[in-house]
Amino acid sequence: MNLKQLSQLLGLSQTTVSRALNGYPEVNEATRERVLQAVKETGYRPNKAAQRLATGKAGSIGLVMPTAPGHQSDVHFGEFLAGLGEESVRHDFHFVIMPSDPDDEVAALRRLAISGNVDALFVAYMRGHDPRIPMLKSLSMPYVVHGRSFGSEPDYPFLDIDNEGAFYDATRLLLQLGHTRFALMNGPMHLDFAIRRKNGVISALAERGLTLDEDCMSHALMTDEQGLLAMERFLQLPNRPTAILCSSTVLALGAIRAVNQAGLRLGEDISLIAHDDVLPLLKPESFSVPLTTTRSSLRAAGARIAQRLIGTVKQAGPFPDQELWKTELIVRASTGPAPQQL
Amino acid sequence: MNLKQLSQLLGLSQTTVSRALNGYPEVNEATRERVLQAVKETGYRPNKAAQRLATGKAGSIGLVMPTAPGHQSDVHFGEFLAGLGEESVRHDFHFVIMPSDPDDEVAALRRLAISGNVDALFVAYMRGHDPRIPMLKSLSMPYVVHGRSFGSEPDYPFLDIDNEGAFYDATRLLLQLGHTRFALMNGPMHLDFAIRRKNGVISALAERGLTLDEDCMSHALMTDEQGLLAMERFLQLPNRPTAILCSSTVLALGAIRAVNQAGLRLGEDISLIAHDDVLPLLKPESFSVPLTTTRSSLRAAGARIAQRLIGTVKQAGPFPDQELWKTELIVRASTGPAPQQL
DNA sequence: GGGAAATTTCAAAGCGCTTTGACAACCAAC
DNA sequence: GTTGGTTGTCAAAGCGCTTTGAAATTTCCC
Repeated sequence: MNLKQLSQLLGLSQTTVSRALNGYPEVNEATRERVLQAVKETGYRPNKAAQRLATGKAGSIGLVMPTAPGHQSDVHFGEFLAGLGEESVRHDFHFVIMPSDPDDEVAALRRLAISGNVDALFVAYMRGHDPRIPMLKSLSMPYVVHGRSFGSEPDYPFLDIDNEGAFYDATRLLLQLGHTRFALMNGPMHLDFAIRRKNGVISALAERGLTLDEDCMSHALMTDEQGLLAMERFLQLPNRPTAILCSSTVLALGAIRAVNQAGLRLGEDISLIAHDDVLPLLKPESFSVPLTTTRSSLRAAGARIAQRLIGTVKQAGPFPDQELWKTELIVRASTGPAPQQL
Repeated sequence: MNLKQLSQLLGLSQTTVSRALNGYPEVNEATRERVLQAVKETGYRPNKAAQRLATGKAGSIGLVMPTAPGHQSDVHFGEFLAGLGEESVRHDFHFVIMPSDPDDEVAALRRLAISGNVDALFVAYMRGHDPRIPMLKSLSMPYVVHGRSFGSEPDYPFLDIDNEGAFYDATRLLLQLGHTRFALMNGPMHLDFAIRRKNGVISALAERGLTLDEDCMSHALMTDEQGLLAMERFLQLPNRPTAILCSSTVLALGAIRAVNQAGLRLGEDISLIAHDDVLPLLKPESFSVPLTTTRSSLRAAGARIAQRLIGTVKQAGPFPDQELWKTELIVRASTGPAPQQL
């Protein structure tokens, strides 16, 4: 069933039917009723491709999903998607997800943009000096960046959390508890959030004249295995750290396993603060020793970005171009005073 | 840049350029080279919406993502998506994800199908007597069902794991270890896999003249909280079960917390077998007591379904219509002989 | 050199929708 | 009875691509 058939059925022109459906005022209410009734009976749905071709609007948000055979799927991605979905469902928007090798994201994003399949782009997994920024600017399509790109002028629309502030605050807390030997378990070094978190730690330490040893930093994929490995390394250091900052509760999961296996007690021998993206599976309060965390909901960020993107596409009022969300620092049992010097 | 402009630039007709790009034989190799070169220089990409309108092919797979504000996002979904992605990226396919309230999936699926946005559908979260099956049959669009629909004639294309067999085998193992008091921690009762798993347990028990008490069954969302709650209930039963079958490692996570909190030892006081979807975050071997599991990779299933769907759309050879994957039963430390009767 | 066959290119139609600009039809007002 | 303003409807153009059927060009063989 298409417009032509429907309009013939009704003895109306395509124009009138189209207008009736799209809420234009210049159509008789009685006629509109008839049309709506016929739509109900026939189950007619406009062909999206045609609609898109005619209007240029697609009703969809595009994003790139990094994936590759063997590439471990990322829990954070799923959670973020849930946030996008939660908002999109309210506006009858959907997503187009372009899977892409993680090293090919620029090209994938460009393909997606010029495919005409989407009205707006969402971009994540930002890197330092990210090449996608200039690319996006050259496109004339709305986009919102989740995160920022360290080293690029922040003159693009983004939503980020205050990564530096979060880790600065977390470090300060540990300093106040008397810790002096720190380690940072971070995400991959090229990613923006990792850079900023590291800076936060370093600047808090610097205020006390402390530095972060190269040995006491790990940059790795945010999986529990990597957390385990990194912590094992830290624990074998001659003068092992007592305070650990951890970029994700996923890493913390492995890290804590290592702590337990070494026969140490979390919150006593080792204090640990992790960043909590509010993943449904990893509630910090459910850990055997509840985790002190910096918290910011990834899902909420997803929903907000969807809101901004959809709003922009629908031209529903102006949105702030740049948002920086504060994180909460929530103290639980995994942090305690530094153990007495032996 | 569109086809018209490009062809003018080259001094060729749109037809020739289009043919050159789509690999038709009736175009001079030299001409094709020129066209390809120009494409490279101009960065021309065909407008997908137009292509779709003209060909009816979209190069995309559609799926419905259940979501709602407050609806906990499902790790399993993300993992499955990763599998789809892994395969799709190889064929330059992408997905269209339609978020939908979990109670509105039939309608969402129908909208997606007739939107003209997708070539094929993937359908999951199957229920008993699922109304989507007849709907899909009436559509003339390829689809593959992940799972099956208990109560419907299995005459539709699906990929499922042998849920009944898996839980039958797992139950048998526990029976052989001498257990007589069983409990089943299952997913929501209306879902197909939950029905089949329950049947597997019941029929294995029946062979020994045992039954599964209503008290010893829980049907709930597969979250760790629910696992915790269910296990707490089981442990308070007057004659508490010693053998637990668990539909997901996510549930097991909570269940084990409850076991620990009760001061019981997993693998001694309580034996537990969980179904393992091979989620990146929940490796059964990483649990403090490694988990005995029935295993089947969700991601692999996703990849396979993508393969079948894409193959069908591209008409690349026939695929089996129905696949039933066996699960592996992997014995680790969470199962042991039944404790002596007190 | 002429005619048939093969090769290469083209103009135009069509995919299903929206939107522009024009046109009836009706009523009110002068 | 003309003008003027609504109101409701329509035919036709256009979005950017593919594909059909025909035309132009080249190649081949006798």
